[in-house]
Amino acid sequence: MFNFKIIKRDKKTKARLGLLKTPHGVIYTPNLAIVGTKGAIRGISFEKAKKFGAEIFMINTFHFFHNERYKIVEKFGGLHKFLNIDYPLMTDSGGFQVFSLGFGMEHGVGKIANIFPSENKENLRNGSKNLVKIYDEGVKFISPYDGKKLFLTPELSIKIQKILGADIIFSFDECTSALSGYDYTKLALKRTHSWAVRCLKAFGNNKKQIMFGIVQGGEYEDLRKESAKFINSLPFFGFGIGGSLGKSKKDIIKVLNWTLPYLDENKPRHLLGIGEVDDILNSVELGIDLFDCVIPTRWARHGTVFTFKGRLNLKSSRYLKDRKPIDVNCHCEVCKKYTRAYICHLFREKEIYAVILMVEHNIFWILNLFKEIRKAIKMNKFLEFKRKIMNKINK
RNA sequence: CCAGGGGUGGCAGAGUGGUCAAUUGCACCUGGCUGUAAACCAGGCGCCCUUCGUGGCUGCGCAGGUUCGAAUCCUGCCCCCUGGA
Repeated sequence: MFNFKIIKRDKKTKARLGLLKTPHGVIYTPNLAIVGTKGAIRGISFEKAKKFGAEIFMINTFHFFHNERYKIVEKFGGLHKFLNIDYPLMTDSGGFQVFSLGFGMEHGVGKIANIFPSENKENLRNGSKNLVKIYDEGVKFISPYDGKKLFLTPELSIKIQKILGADIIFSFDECTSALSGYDYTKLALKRTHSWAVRCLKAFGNNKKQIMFGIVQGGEYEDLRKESAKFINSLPFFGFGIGGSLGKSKKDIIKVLNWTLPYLDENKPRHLLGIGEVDDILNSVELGIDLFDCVIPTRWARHGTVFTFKGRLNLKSSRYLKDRKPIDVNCHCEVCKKYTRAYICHLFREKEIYAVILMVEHNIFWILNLFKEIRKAIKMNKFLEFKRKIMNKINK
């Protein structure tokens, strides 16, 4: 029912073209899972995203756990039936919320900390709160939605993910913060490893789903290598590379260089949560097959769109007179039909349609990027393609 | 005409002798966002200064006045709202 095959390897880089078969369809890699955390993509239908080339979608266990909504989903027979779609799905384990509601919130940082002594910290979300307590047994959460006390364990995450019934599920991990030091990251890594073993045990002999084990280790070379070796030694179908990816974009590359050589190259590698254009290109070059990212939809909601000349902040009033489409080189319906001026106007007037148009464009645009990445690998021209795009988007 | 209420920065609306260049919201400007606490968050928002400061100037309807000091008190004027003849 499940199969992953590498169809083509780029001659000059480690980029590869793959084919991942699932009971709900085929995914050509490299590819991007479109994020629909709570069972919907914010601003666009699954069908439309599928039409644009999306081949797999990512939904989150935590968001169906905190309100016990997974019990409703169970009555419907799983997410595919509940959402009434028959596309390949993946579920995150809830491990990211260990970070985002925990140290992420406390430290006021994201997956890539972006903190340097020289940079101001004004733009960081205010920290200090921490709704998470982590134990070897599992994680205590205070729900950010209603304050309810929750306890999520590896076994419960897998149990819920089985009920949700996505094709691909992830092991329950602890995503660490770039501001946690070496000793803590090491401790967390040990815990994530033992959770990985427990997840596999809870997963059992499951023929309907496959599980990806998550590599952690923060920005530390020895921990990343140790983690890659350990997760690779377990019978996971594929890998997720997660956690803090350091303090800058360059650190992502470092982490991947430490990690990927220790992972079975015949298994799929999913880089969790990454999705800015340059990061995608750098990661594909090093052998990443799958991504998922909230950026296409979140940026759209916040007024930012992708273009081949870099991101465009369409909320600025300077676009009110701009008759060009969002991206003159984009072939999406939004770019064929609407001007920046119109979309800018709608956004500034808080018309929801502005977000819908921007989401449509961003999803189309990023999926198109992946199509072109695949094409480039096929033609052994990935490096040229990457350089071309990088030159354009870097101002 | 009489009685009462009121005129504050683009708008709404606090403040009623010093801590006020003036709370707050909206609007506006600039950033940020990477396994979705996020249609969100942070900062800025009178003018001037190649010195960005316990800096200078102007400022709460208009004109005067009291006071060491006025958006705040007094006098006159203008305008708006409500009720009455």
